[in-house]
Amino acid sequence: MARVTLQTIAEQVGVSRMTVSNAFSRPDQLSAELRTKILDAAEALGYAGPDPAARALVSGRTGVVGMVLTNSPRDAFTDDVAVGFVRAVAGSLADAGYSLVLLHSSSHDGVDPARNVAMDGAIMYSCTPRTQAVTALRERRLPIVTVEGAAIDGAPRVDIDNHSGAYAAAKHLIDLGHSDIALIVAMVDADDEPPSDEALAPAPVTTAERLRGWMRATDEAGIVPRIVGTPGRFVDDVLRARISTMLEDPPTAVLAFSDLAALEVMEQAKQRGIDVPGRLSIVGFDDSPLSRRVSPALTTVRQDIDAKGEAAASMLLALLRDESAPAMPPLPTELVVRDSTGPVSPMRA
Amino acid sequence: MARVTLQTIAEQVGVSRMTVSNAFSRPDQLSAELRTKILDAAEALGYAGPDPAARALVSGRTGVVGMVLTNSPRDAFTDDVAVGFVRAVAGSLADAGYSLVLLHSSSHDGVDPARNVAMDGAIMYSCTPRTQAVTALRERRLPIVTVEGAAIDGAPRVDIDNHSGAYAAAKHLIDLGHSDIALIVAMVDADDEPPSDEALAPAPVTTAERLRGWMRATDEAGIVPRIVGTPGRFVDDVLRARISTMLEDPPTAVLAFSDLAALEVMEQAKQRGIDVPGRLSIVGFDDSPLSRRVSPALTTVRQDIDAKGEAAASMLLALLRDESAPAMPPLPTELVVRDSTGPVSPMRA
DNA sequence: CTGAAAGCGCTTACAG
DNA sequence: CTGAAAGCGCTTACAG
Repeated sequence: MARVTLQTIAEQVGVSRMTVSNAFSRPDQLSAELRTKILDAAEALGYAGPDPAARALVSGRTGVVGMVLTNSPRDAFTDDVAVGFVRAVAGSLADAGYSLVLLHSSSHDGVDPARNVAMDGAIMYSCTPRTQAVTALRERRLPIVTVEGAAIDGAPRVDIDNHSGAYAAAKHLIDLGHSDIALIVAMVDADDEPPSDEALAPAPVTTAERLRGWMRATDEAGIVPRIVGTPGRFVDDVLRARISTMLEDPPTAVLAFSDLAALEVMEQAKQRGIDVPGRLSIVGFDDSPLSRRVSPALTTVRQDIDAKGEAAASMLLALLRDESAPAMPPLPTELVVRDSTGPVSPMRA
Repeated sequence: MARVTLQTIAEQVGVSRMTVSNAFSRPDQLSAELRTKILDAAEALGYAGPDPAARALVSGRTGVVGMVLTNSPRDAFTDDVAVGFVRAVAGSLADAGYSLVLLHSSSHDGVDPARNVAMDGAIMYSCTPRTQAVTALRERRLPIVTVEGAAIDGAPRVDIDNHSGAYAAAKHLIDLGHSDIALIVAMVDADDEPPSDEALAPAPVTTAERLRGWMRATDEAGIVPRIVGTPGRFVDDVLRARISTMLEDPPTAVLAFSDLAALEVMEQAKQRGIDVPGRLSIVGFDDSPLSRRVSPALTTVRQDIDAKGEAAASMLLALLRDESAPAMPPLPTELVVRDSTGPVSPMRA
């Protein structure tokens, strides 16, 4: 049986292919009864509606928006914050009739999704600007929105106020009397040496800004913090090992670049019998769902992930409507004090 | 400036459009030097490669696979297990050069992604068969794979052995001496009355199978469990309220349909000062990442979510290669005993 | 309200 | 190794 197309139906009903097309795509262009007749014939023939690929070719619109995640979706989906972001974006896009396609940036057998997948625009989440995916998207001249990555020229950005949040977190510890503070950082291969601004430059904005925020507070207080870092983006074996080393002679407080990193410190501390917050205070970042559930509940810096996702989606949607996306100030962050921080213990003070 | 197409480059280089197409899509069809020359010209003209939509129309392949999630992606992404599944699927597909597009099943303004998005096949996760999305996909005659939903005829399925896992969990409690056991269920609007098999029929396989597994064990032991249910799919206000009512006269043990539901019971028990596991034993389902982190660590039934995702992806990939997908036995589940279960307290025994 | 014309940008056979 | 022919299935103007 040959494939059923608009033409098949047109012949069946005795109208032109155009009219059948209108029946599906522009209902106001024909009488209700003719439309019903056409739709009935289509259903009888097992026609599922206009072919999306053909429609995309001629209309130039696919109804699909891409999302490039840092590394692969596989990595990103181990991170609560990234998941929450994808969730908010997918939800907002769905409300506007768009679907979200997850793009991995590493090419397999020369298959680069950012180059080969049909889409109307894309959101870059925490990407470095020299990614293959970014290059492809730009060459295709697709509208893009950057979130928490380095700036891509011409592309509007959504960002959160990492600096202020980090500053508030560090200030909180300093106000509690802490002066022996370790900073747990990612994407910086440092073990106990504060990275130079130069060393920080290639690190994605998020990491660098959090570190700078912490250090503004410690600088102001005349404190030189310890640095415990990993070149990776997440909690990895390098970081685990360095945290372990750090805990052999523990500081009185720790500021971590994410809640997951903070929880790693908390777990290792537990194993060593180091009381939190009695002997060690810990502050995370992100206010991920986990942070509330662990005990002691984690002091952290909240960001509104839903708002971030909605902002990114609505910016891209504006671009897709050929409007210019409004510039946006960084979304606010807020210190949430829970039970993992306390005054420095008298013994150590 | 007119859009750059294969034709533009062909004229520039002085070859036919076909040869330019081959340079991009079939490198073995022309000499290396000619190919380089063509690619260089393309780059100079700012050509980003063959248009995906046009390519999809003529080749009949898009490189995109759809995923229909129960409700919207928004709902699904609040669930650790669903997220893990999406992660594994996206990863496996990426390895094969495919990208994953998230499809919401509710149509907005008549925009139904399952009908309008160009794709090569789809995975249905925990869907009821009468979903609009399923209908659309079937009418389009796209290859589909069903995961943990009701069977869709002709579509291969991936499933886990919910029944055995649930049975083992219930048996574990019974062996500990429990006889006053509450079953926390979703998609069943029951408050203390065991649902009939008939009432269970429309519930997705997962829920029904877990309930049946538990009840096989309680039946064998001659125990009539309490039923605490919600018509919803997740932990919702109805369920929270019914759990609260249940805890006014608590059973000695609880079996929950998911870890999230188990944690809800645990939290409410904490608030009421009911000791876990001293006074109340709790078993979850799924072995989500959370279950290990809470305290007391949750006894639960483990399923291998990565394996489930990989199985679904490789089945669909086989279908896309026009191979028939091999039938698969349900993936095994395994009881993981941690700290939230213990012997029934003597007071109550 | 309906239709004839033109074409979206590409690839699949096939012939040379 | 290269190219002329045919066409994928649809929609966008436009004319009636």
